[in-house]
Amino acid sequence: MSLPAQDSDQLPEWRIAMIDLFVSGALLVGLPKSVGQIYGYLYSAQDPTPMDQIIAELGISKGSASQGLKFLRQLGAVKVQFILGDRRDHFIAEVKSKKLMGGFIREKLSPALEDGVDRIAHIRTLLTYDGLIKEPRHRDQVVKLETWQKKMKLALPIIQKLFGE
Amino acid sequence: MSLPAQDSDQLPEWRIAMIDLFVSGALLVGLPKSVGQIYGYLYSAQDPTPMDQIIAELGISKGSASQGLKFLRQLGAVKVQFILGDRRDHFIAEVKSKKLMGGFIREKLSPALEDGVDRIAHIRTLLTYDGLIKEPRHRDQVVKLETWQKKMKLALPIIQKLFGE
DNA sequence: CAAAAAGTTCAATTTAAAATGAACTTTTTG
DNA sequence: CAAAAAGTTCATTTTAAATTGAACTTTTTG
Repeated sequence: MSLPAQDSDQLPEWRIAMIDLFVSGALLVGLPKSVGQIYGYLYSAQDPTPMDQIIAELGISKGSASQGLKFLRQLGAVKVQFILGDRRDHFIAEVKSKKLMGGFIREKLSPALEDGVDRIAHIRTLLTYDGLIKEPRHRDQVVKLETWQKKMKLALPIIQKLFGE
Repeated sequence: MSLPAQDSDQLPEWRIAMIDLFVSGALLVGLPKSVGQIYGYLYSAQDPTPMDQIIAELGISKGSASQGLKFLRQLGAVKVQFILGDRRDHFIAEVKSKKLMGGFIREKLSPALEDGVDRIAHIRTLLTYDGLIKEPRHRDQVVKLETWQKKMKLALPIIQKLFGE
């Protein structure tokens, strides 16, 4: 004899479709599937949700859930909501495109660009004698890299703005 | 007794550094390492280069080289140059940022966006009865997805323009 | 303050994607 | 037109990245 099982029905089709959409998006920008699943789950959720429920409904491991939520919090794509009388953290999706894009730029794109700056500087030193690059062809190659970089640096805040409120 | 080996010295350090830079870039945007290597090799090359030389100097397989070059041509990031008296194709890197960004948008981003359009349309049908979504919460969720989509669609040509001549 | 619950970490495993290379097709040329 | 060279394809192997889950730390509460 058992009490009725907690309402852990399957997710409805529309939620599965939404989650799949976010999984595709995550994979497109180089994020793990589990991150897309978790965000999609929370985006489509009615209420703030604790980790154990996310684990149960998505069928992922504790480890993936913990790491995925950690990453999403860093990004600012997920927030913790305090629920009175429950000591578990409850998570909700941040849906403002400004915040999402901002987080992605800050955590992923900007660091990659910075790394690029350093690498190009290093290439420059490898080609430099007496303070300048002698070979015109090499000078052109490096300058073109730097031009790319500048365009990227310029583009980020503009993209940012495009997604602002 | 042997003739002096063809000039297949190691690549100079600066070329290796440039190739590595493009490998990082490729991986960042979800392209295979080999594609970054090939493009970086051609970007840093003095002359149009046939596939067998790329294979020899990068130490990659025929298969990777063939597929990588095919992809880069589709993108418009690599062009074939006819060399008189040599039946092999010779490849050169296209370096105009407009063309590169354009190719990437056309081959990668736009198709992903189109796929997203279809998926959201499908989610809409899943939530629709009598021609409309009854639940306000669901309506909001779908509308927000569509807003994202529109911003993306708007953003692509703007990004494109940022990288134009 | 002991036991349970919540959450994190990380070595080991699994999985998905990329790379390989042998077989194949196409093109060239003597 | 036969043989060689160039290039493609794709089944198998390798590799890198994500996921798992057991052990651990931290927090809560009776």
